[in-house]
Amino acid sequence: MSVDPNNPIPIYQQITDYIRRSIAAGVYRPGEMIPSLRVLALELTVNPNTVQRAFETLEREGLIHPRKGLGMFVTRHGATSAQSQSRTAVYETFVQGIRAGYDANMTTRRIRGVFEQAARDVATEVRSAK
Amino acid sequence: MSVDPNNPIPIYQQITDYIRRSIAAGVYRPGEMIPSLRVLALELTVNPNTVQRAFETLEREGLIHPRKGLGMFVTRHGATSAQSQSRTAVYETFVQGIRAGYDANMTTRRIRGVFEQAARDVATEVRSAK
DNA sequence: TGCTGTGCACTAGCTTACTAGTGCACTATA
DNA sequence: TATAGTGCACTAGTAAGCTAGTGCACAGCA
Repeated sequence: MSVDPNNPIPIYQQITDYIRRSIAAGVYRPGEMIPSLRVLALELTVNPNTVQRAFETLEREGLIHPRKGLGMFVTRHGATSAQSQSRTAVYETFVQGIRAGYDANMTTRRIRGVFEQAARDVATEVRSAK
Repeated sequence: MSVDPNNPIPIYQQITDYIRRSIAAGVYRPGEMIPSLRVLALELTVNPNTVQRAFETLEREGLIHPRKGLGMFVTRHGATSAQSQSRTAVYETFVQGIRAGYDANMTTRRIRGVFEQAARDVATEVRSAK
């Protein structure tokens, strides 16, 4: 993974999203330890505190929990929680897009068409990235 | 219209979006003048400069153009431009959501399902608002 | 020709968010 | 028992973004 300082999305959130996705995708499994503060900070050339902030939100979300002196571990239900959270995030994004469409006086049919095109485009993009 | 100061989206952008949507929806037609800086500022209880900033972006987008001493007028192709811009905005939002889905290891089928549900939810929400 | 309404430019203050620096308490392990 | 690796708490600086204040030049109209 890498972090883009120029991205308007703050670094700590980029890290949060990345770890959450990794847990959802099964890269880090329940009971496993995720990379430590300093390891991540060193790898991303970022202050440990920035990583810490990402950990806080993930802990608040119930995806990871700390074991004193050891590290952060993926929660028992971390994977399923992460998946359902990812799902709601996707859902919210779609709702936002659809609302914007209606606000701009687009028809349901037209909005659907835009989604289909986006789906095709991203699908080919993902396929070619493999 | 009203403006929400607590909304994380900055006020000037809320105003920008509102006017853009209004032009796309045909509330303000090509050749017509849109409400002036001070009128909008007074109505929204906001500093004229904040409205001014909204005007700048709309002018940069080619939706409105100024006539000295008179006001801001909707461009000849303002309506169609606004519509196509709204369309790209919706498209980009969808792309973002779909990408997030793939990143979280969701299948294409599942992503589609989430969209369908969002579409249904927003549709009923819009219908009941009428 | 004065008055009113228009956009525009300049400055300034403020708040908020983000990142960095640093030290401390805890655990496992040799 | 010493050492190295963990998360965590506190402070502080910095940067950027947003909003407000104010005055100026221009156009129409009575």
